[in-house]
Amino acid sequence: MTNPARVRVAPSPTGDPHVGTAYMALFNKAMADTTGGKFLLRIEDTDRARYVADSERQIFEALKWLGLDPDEGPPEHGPGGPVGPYRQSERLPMYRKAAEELIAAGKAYRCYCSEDRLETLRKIQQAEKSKLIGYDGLCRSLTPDQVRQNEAAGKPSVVRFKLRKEGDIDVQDLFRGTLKFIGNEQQDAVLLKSDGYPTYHLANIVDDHAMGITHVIRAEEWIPSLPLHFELYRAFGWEAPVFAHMPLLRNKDKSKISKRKNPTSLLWYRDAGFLPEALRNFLGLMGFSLPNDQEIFTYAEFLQNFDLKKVNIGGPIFDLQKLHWLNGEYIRRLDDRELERRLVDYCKLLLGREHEFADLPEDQLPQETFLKDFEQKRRRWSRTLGTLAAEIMTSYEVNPNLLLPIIPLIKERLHTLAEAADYIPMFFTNEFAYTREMFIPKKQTMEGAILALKEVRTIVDRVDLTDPAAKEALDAACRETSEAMGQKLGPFLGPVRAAITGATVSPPLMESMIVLGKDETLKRIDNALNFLALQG
RNA sequence: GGCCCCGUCAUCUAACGGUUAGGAUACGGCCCUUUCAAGGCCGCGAUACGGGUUCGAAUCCCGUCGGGGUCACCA
Repeated sequence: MTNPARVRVAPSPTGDPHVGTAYMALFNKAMADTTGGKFLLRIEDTDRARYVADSERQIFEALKWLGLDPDEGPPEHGPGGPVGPYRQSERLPMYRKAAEELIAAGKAYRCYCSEDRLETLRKIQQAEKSKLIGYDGLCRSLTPDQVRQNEAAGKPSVVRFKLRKEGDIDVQDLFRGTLKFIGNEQQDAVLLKSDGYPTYHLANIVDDHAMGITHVIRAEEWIPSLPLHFELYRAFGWEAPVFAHMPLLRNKDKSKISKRKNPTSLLWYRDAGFLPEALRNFLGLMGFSLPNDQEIFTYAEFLQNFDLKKVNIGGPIFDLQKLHWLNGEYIRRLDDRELERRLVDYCKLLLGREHEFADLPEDQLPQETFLKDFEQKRRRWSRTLGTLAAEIMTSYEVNPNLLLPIIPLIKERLHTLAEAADYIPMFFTNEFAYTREMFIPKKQTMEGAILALKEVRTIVDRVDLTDPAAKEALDAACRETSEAMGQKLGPFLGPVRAAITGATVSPPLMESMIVLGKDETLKRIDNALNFLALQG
């Protein structure tokens, strides 16, 4: 076992909690947990323009939902910790001091170039197809006098890092070995913005050092700024942590996972009825695998086999279809009581939110077929359950066993909690929009349908549905009758299914009738018979 | 375009330099069946290409091609 690792996930509160944040949280947390270390959450809120007030709370909630709570982080949402504040906006003096230090040491300088000049510069460089695109270091050569004049004139400035221009910058990456960068191809990055806030580059180094971070496990997209970060550590005279750049989660077209092409919000997954443990498991499958082809595992099992070096760095495509399957596996593994509880909680989550799940116009729907289809369905499901939510919740409180008998009937049919919307409503209402067609499936006729309904009515009337053997009794009687009528059981039960469930697809019929009870079952059959009588 | 990273079935992945390249999802078929599922069985399907090194390469080296990331006072 290695030394205890101090690792962190450092999201920026600029929007919905991102699936990539959860991905990084999982691997960072695993690193901490397998070494007896600590997993910290740091809020990188140094961009006041993109700041979203509620985002931080949502990030916390989402991580907690996934069981990826930090060991240390802002005390408002969790345990706090000894190296706070854990919110960068509360650490401004440290960044200023660090920047001043570098300026004093001649390793950074004030830059007074206007946004306009920078933009023009960039345009010229692009027009000239210059190999080097970026700041030209103009203000490096400002004399102390010029700096004083600028300051006296109150000219806004940023602080730039004086990046080493000669020689190679070699940095180790845990997965890739030595990464070589050419010094003079790097540019003088901004450390402190004109509003006094630090950029990611400065804040990240100052904080990781101050917080004792030993391993920086972050997304691959940071590799290009690695030489800058490494040189910053050198400039401060600090030891650099171990860098491990994880692969990027990808869209189907292999581009970096994005909102337009994939659901990226963790809230989306929760709202769509995915179980947190399934999503977490799925994320663990991205770039990592357990021995013996084990694909379904607890976090504890993940830890037992975790080895950061075994991460596969080819960028994995986030395949919602496989998550869909995995979620179904998790649902089937839940015991009935637990699934019941999850469903009630899920309804609670949807309560009063039907308006959020209105149908989307074609042009706002995802392109990809599975996702498009799923998005449409899950919106419908969410509306259905949202409408039913209050009723389900109160019934559950009044009678904790109300839903329970239904669970075994639907469990193996679910891939997401939302999908329960296809099966549950029939247990709460008998106001169905019957259509003539649903009573006459293949190999069935109107006459046959009416006869089947009457026969089954007689059977149900005769059998004691509260008897433990009721299912077998119904089954036997129905088989006997259908045989006598010269019908297969399927077509024979078709009209009955329509009568009882109001649909052609439903949970198992006998069990459904038993759950509904004799009175309700007979009533529905009578309703159907009346409906068909009117059809002529 | 410059720099950097990556490259095993459509997808997630396995394979001390020696396997008929394995598993899972998806897809197709069959079985089971009370609709839909779930489950069982079978099938389809990959080492990007070209050179080396080696008795032997998916595995090591080089090149090509392909994909991706990044080039902000965003992270």
